[in-house]
Amino acid sequence: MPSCPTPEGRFYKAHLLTLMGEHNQGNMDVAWQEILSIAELQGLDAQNNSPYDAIGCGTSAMPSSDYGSCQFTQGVAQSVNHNIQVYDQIYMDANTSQDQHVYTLPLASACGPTAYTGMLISSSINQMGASGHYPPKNLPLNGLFTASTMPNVSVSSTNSVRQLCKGQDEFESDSGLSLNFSDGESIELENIESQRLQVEYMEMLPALVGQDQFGIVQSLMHNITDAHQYSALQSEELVCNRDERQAAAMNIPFPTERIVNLPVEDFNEILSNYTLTDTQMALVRDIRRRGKNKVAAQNCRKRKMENIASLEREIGQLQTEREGLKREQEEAGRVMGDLKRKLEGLQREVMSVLSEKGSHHYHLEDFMSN
DNA sequence: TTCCTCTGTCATTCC
DNA sequence: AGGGAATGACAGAGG
Repeated sequence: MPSCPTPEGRFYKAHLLTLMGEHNQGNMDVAWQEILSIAELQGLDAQNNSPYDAIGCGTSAMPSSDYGSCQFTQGVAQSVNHNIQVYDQIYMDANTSQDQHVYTLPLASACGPTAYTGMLISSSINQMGASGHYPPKNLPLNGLFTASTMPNVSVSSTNSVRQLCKGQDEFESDSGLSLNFSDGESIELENIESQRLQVEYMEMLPALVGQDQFGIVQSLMHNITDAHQYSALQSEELVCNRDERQAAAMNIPFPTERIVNLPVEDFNEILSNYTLTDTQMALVRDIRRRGKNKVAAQNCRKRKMENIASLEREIGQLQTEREGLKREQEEAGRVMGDLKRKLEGLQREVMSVLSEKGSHHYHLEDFMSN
């Protein structure tokens, strides 16, 4: 029986198994051991110190018998920062790209609803360059993968989004759209495209695994793992939301991020560059409106919370001030009482003196009648 | 199961 | 007039 793999190792395997299908189990184990050895050489083992079971993606495809009763835990917590950095960098890369196409790995369908955005994965691939072959024909045996030797797994933006968005439906909360859009059709398209891309990827992976002397595939899978882990932590911000799915299904030729964030002039300019149907146009405008409103709602709530906090601070200040004024009032009352008592004493003293010097008995009222 | 919180969305108003 | 911001109200998801 093979030794118990590291958590990350299991993760990679789960991904690979999912990608390649269980039919290839035998070959997969060989490839798996190679990847595992690379991971160990590079000291990439994660510590089993987190209870996080991140393998919502792929667990079902992972045979449990291979590794006996190994506890399956993930050292995810400590890699979160790294994950975020990876994501941020890659997301920025993807966003700054002028290319209209989004390059992605067709992984999302295998990874299910929590699979992360094409951007991360795509960037990993994008940086590898493009040869247009699976696997690359001129792959060097002793050299690093270069821009000219790495496989091109690029697909159109529409395909990518469609692929990546598969399986998200059950995670959407939605109260309706002004368009009468049928998700059923898009899901069907997604399934077909998903299967096609998965076949392509299955063809590509064995070659990569077999010649991965420098851990490129492992690194790639690490990024995929990062993406998945990050997505699990970012479930509130699933990039493949309803709008992206619908945009993909309706063949909207630019990303929703642009639809929402571009200034009006640029947005209109982009629209003028494409010939869109009325339905497409309505969807694009809906997406933009919703995107804007979503941000506005977030800002509004933030402001509201800040206002509440500010008012609570003000209440605290006013209560403090009130307490101070109350104390001042009490002190003033005491001073007033003292003065009153002193005055009465003085008055009695004056009356007494006057009475002693004359035969007439003076009373205080005699002097206060006016 | 119920309640609460968070988030996205819609409708509306205002600028 | 059109676009966007602001905000109340509602619904769904999840803890």
